[in-house]
Amino acid sequence: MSNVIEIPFETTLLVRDSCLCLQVQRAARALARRFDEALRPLGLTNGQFSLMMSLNRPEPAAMGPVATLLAIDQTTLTAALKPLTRRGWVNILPNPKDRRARLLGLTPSGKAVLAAAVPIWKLTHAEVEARLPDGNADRLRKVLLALS
Amino acid sequence: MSNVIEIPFETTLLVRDSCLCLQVQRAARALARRFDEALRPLGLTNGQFSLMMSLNRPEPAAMGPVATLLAIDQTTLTAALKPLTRRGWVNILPNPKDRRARLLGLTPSGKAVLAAAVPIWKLTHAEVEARLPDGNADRLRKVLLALS
DNA sequence: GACAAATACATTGATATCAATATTAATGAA
DNA sequence: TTCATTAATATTGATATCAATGTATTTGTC
Repeated sequence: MSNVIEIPFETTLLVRDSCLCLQVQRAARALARRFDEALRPLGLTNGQFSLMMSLNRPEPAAMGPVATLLAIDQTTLTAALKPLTRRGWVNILPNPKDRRARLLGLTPSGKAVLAAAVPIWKLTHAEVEARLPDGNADRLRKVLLALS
Repeated sequence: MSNVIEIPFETTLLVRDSCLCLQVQRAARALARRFDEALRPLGLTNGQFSLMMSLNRPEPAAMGPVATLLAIDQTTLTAALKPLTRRGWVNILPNPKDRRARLLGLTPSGKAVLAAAVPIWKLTHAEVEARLPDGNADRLRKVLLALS
């Protein structure tokens, strides 16, 4: 006897059409490709842009809050900083108040790259937002926040 | 003279609060972690679940359409298949109609794992959807599709 | 049929992502 | 003060992701 378990094709269609995880991953990949392509002339990816922008603060930032803001694991942040420090765009300094901690900041050349990226971000973002029916962008942001 | 370009902090706040790319990536990571955790007892990640579910078809699938459905690069699909074939959950057969192409299918043990994952997916998805105000899930799906 | 162009997939190299674990330092309780 | 606990970050290993590129095959045109 053959005991192969068959999953109904309707289940596959249900997942394809309703799974918010799949659909958010898909949108995330599509948006990432779009922003990556636009930022490529600067040698930046969308994630590096977001990370560097989050480091543009009056006071240098510790790693924990930055990881939380980006909703990435702390170990991912450690790894993501390496290419940025290697290129001299981000500096990592010891925190005199807590010798376990590090303080993250943008270097002058990092600020220059980031400043050049801002108009690209604005243009690309406007193009993306234009694809959405009026008002949907704000609602989308609220819902995404509820999922994060 | 110091020629350091400064990006206004307001720009940082604008990106943080309005960038759909950042916010979709954040939600994608949060949802991925949630589904990964739920599926971990089966040794599946959210992406492997979506990929295997997309292979549950009456006829075996070629690689191109699967990559398009998942909105991943074709080279990503090639890489993603490796751990699944190694575990004996997915088989890759030559396509007699086109010797360049491959036909992807689930093995019996792959179907068994996937069948065990379905109730976990249903439960986890219901929990996630419950966090959204009524009716927002459908609207969200439409908007995500427009972004993909 | 010959051949250029297009198509399907694989490989390589770089970065992204997280779980598990390790290291170092600060904190709190006895 | 001592020492167990907690907190901040790093390392390792596995997988995910894509650009650039390579290989094999098919297709369309002459």
